[in-house]
Amino acid sequence: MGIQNFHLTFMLPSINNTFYSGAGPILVAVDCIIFGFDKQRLKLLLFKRKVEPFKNEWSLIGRFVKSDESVYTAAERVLEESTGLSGVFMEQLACYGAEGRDPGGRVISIAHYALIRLEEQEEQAVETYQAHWYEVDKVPPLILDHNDMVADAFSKLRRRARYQPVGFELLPEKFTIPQLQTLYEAIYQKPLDRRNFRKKILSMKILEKLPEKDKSGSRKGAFLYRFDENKYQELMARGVDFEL
Amino acid sequence: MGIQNFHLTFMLPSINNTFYSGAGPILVAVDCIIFGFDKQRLKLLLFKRKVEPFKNEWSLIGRFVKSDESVYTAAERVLEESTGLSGVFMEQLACYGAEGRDPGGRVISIAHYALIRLEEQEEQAVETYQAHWYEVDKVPPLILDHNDMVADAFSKLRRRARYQPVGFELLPEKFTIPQLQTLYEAIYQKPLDRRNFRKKILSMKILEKLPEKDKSGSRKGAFLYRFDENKYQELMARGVDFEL
DNA sequence: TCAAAAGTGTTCAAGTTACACCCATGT
DNA sequence: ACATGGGTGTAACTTGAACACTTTTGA
Repeated sequence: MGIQNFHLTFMLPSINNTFYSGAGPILVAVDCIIFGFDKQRLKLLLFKRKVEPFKNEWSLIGRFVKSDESVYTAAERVLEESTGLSGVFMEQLACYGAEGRDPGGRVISIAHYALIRLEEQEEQAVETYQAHWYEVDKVPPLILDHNDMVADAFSKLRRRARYQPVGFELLPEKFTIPQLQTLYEAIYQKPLDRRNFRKKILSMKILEKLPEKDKSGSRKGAFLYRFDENKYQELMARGVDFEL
Repeated sequence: MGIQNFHLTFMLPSINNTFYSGAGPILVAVDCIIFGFDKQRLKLLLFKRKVEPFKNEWSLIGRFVKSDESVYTAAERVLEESTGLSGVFMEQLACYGAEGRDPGGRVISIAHYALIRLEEQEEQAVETYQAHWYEVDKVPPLILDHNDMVADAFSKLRRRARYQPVGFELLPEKFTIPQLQTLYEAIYQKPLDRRNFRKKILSMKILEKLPEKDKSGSRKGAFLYRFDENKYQELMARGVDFEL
């Protein structure tokens, strides 16, 4: 994250061995790469900074970690404060700790990525506070090393999708197989064969077919499915080969 | 890492918005999970703490990050200070940032794992300064959350071995195919078929056969091989399916 | 001559890829 | 009636898994 003008005084009294010399002052921040899928495209939530420096530039959302909260809690807080969402899937990506990464001061950032289900109303809602959902392949230049974070998060998502199902986190409860395929095509950034995709995903037996159709995508309509949560969790834990 | 008795005074003058409230004081440390392979077994370098608290208990090696060095540099420094080695493969594992993880204070640690070639003399050398090479499946209880770090590092190494070759980092320049197989068996913790292993690894064409034999492992002796660095780098970059 | 590890090929099963036609529906 | 996307099966190929015997050499 970027820093405003700030000054620190950092004192370490009673330092009596080399163990602590030079420790701090380093500020610890979290930044969130928020992925969303709107049944069509994989998107990323970006924010227009309201404060200097970098005012009006695009960036990820972040905050400083408080000394009485865990890093993970801080990331949850960021997510909640910026989107109102809680309880969503989130995982640590990496720590960005280069010395000169933030010209405003010595700040390291623990980047986290989150996967959320994107409903139409939410997609509009965020616009009101200087945020925008960008398609993953149309991300504008961001401040600091945020473009690196985005690239790393996307590549981690791609790798993760190979050995653990990710659909549950990004899709609404009920979805069609073509929608699921569109999601994977967005993640892998390549077209997949309809018949093979269906065969593979059904062979995992994590989908429950519902007696309803979603007709928003075609005249004929596509059957809705739901994840079988137990089997899904089992696959998540075990780790599956989901090479496509 | 663990902390001795310490007190901090942390002042943030001219805080004029919520952006900085509660920021710090958090100390940033790095800990290193150091893997070594001695042609037989995969080992982990552990240290007996010389200072309170946790004096004489086993732990990973770590240090605080200085404010004028990058996190990665700090990890390199730790490695160099504790083993004398530099230029070895090292990669960030994760940030451990739970609030109460270190009873001595608010410290987060960016864990890194390193892979090094283990020569016999080194294996002895470290003993002199309260360190010991433990086999990966015989790691003793460690301080703080260090056992978690070890488990996570080992699991990351296993996953990494599936899509990027790791042998180059852990083996001496010249090695035999049975040695390489032993390494993979140690990583995956399961026996592999000799014929299939040889077939697969040779089909990648990253090995160069030398006209020498290593007779240390058998009467007959096994041919020595060397990695073709160019092709190896190419595979590292591209990422290969090295499922075994 | 024998013990111990190195080296080598083939068969079978499973999984992945490629590919084309009919179906249901709203307009 | 037609345009649009949904749904299905099969054949060729590739890949991974299983498996046993011969070779070399030092003691």
